[in-house]
Amino acid sequence: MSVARNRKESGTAERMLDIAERLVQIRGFSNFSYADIATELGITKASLHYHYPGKAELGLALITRYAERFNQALDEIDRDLPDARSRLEAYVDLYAGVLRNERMCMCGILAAEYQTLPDAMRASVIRFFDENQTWLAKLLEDGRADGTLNYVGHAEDVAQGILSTLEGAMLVARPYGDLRRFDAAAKPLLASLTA
Amino acid sequence: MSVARNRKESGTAERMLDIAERLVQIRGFSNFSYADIATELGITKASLHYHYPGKAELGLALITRYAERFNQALDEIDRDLPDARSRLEAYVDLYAGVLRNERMCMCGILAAEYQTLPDAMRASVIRFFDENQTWLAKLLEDGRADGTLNYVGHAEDVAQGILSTLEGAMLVARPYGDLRRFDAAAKPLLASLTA
DNA sequence: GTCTATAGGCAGATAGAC
DNA sequence: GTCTATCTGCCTATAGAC
Repeated sequence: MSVARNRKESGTAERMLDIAERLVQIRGFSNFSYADIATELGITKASLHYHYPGKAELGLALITRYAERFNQALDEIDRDLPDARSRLEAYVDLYAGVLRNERMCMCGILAAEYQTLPDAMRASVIRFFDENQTWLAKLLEDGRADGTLNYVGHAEDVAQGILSTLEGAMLVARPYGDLRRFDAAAKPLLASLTA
Repeated sequence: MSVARNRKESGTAERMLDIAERLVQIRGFSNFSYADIATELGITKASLHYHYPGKAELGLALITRYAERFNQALDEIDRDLPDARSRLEAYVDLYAGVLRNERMCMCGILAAEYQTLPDAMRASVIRFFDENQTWLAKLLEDGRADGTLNYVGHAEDVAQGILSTLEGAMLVARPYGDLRRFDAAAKPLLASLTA
């Protein structure tokens, strides 16, 4: 695989990830092929195996990059927004943005095909959810402290609920192609957490 | 296909559906094959095509039967339980029961692979969600009337939110193999709707 | 209704030349 | 890094005998 240059090389490996990422989020991991990527990239299937020897390795790289970027986005939210309530709104909007691109959360769609995933990918899907939940739990505690959020019970439990609700809202909204379906789940969720 | 006898013949066609139903709910529609069914049933792949000529027809029959049974369960809930609040609890428990069998809601998992489904199947997935939502919306209105449920806004919107939340709770809970994850989303949902 | 046999396609993957 | 050529395996599906 090509040497990591300072930033934003757009080599073949990176472009493979871009294409595969979109395909996974739209069709699912088992419903796209090396042939799909090759066609779109304008090179042969065989060449792709030079960059990622097998689909399992490609899949792992896909989740890893996705999770990294997601965590970066969470860091930016923490940096840019002052209170827990507005951070939660930004988090919800992160999900809405995925849906606006007519995609599903990568780890949400991988959760659906979890039983057929390579082991390494399974662990990474779980890790993505765990990281989301940890971030949310901290957010909830901050929200209690700064008075912008309100909830009963343990922050970890509420965080689980938020994650599940947003994943489900994406899952169901996408077949309808209707963003308002996402809002129908997200808005009451936000309302129920508002102090 | 065999003539419809009065009830509960368990012919090959029916047993195909039983096996395929479980496989879909665990692996997804594109991740099981006629070979899987044939092995489990002890007959050859070719024989299966006599009952359902193609996978699209099989898939359609799967959703149709699933939705029928689901609607029957909803009728029973309406018949057996007195107030909206207890009916809603029974509805939530219907979903929990699917998860207890280590399965995902069939239409939830099909929603994840929606973009790769045959047209006829797509329409049936949407219909399943619509029927759920209609039933829930009526339930919510009854709950307002009998004083056992409480919510703001339109019943249809809240119904969308409930459906999304439960589907998401199943989706995320299953990789963990942990029913408590489902509860973490379901309990606050019920709490937020309780008068 | 179920069988054998087979077609035809596409999947992921490898060897070796350039 | 990318190519051609090829392999092996699985998939859905069909023809025709029993």
